[in-house]
Amino acid sequence: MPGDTDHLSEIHLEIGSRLARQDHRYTTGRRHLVSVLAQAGQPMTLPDIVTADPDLAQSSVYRNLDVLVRSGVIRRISAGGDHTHFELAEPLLGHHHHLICISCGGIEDIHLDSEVEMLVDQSLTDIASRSGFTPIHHSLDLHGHCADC
Amino acid sequence: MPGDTDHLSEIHLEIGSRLARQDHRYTTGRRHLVSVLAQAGQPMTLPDIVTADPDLAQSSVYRNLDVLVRSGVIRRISAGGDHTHFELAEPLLGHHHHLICISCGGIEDIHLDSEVEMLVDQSLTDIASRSGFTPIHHSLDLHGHCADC
DNA sequence: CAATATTTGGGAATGAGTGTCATTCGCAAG
DNA sequence: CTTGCGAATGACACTCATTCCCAAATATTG
Repeated sequence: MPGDTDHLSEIHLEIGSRLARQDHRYTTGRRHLVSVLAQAGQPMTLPDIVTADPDLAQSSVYRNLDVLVRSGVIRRISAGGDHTHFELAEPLLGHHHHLICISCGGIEDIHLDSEVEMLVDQSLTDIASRSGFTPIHHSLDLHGHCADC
Repeated sequence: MPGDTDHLSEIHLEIGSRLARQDHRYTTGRRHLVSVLAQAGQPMTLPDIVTADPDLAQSSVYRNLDVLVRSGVIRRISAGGDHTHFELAEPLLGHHHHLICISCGGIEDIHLDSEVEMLVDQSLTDIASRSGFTPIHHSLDLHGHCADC
């Protein structure tokens, strides 16, 4: 797959500058964590992550996930299973939604027609303003059974 | 508010028959649990529930929430805060979505235009069938800050 | 290189949620 | 209305995902 390496280094550059802006260091461990998430291409749990790169220490991964979530670089997904899922944030991955399997807990990314997307966003914005609610982002998940379950 | 008592007893009747169909009993404790959720009119956490009715025992509430979720009477909502939220399931409450406050963890119910709702549902169904995914229900949440935060 | 601040990682601590089990309850048959 | 029995209860022990702690290691600044 040509271009992949470039894409990954773009991501690293972008994340590095975001972290620098907030006085955080983009260390080797954080870089590896981001690489694992970027290469997986789908949301991962903590066990997924340390399995993919066993050099990563559990406590550091949890701590770094937290730092990166706070920095807007990683997104936390609570799907109801035992473990929380994490993926690169939307500025890096583009806006999308999820298919969540209620049997195996797996999560897959999906994309909606931009037409439908805009309608939804508009509706939600209207509703929010009526309640004095300040929207930050929305999530739309389809729960069911994946092809393997 | 005229009609409320009737609405509550309708709910109890409906739940009673659903439980009976699955060889479960609609005991006093379960009835109280359902009453608390019905009267709150918004998703509640376990502490919310036992605070609202201190006669309810924590372990029994957890166990009964599980039974009622399995019976399709209560819906479990994982919003990312410390505690899971619960509310009456959609057959009883009607289809709706949520405003989730990322400061205080509070959740409020909202309703989308049925037009938008159908479009979303159609899109999701299409996407799901393309992946061999069997849809059960979707969730659409708007995350942000509520009026009080 | 020295001084300073951030990060690391192993293990202990926390706490939401689940399991256990003796007691109690609810229902149905007599 | 009693009795019998499987389901439900509740106090408490336990599990395990996640967070906390802190001494050692590493990065940045002067």
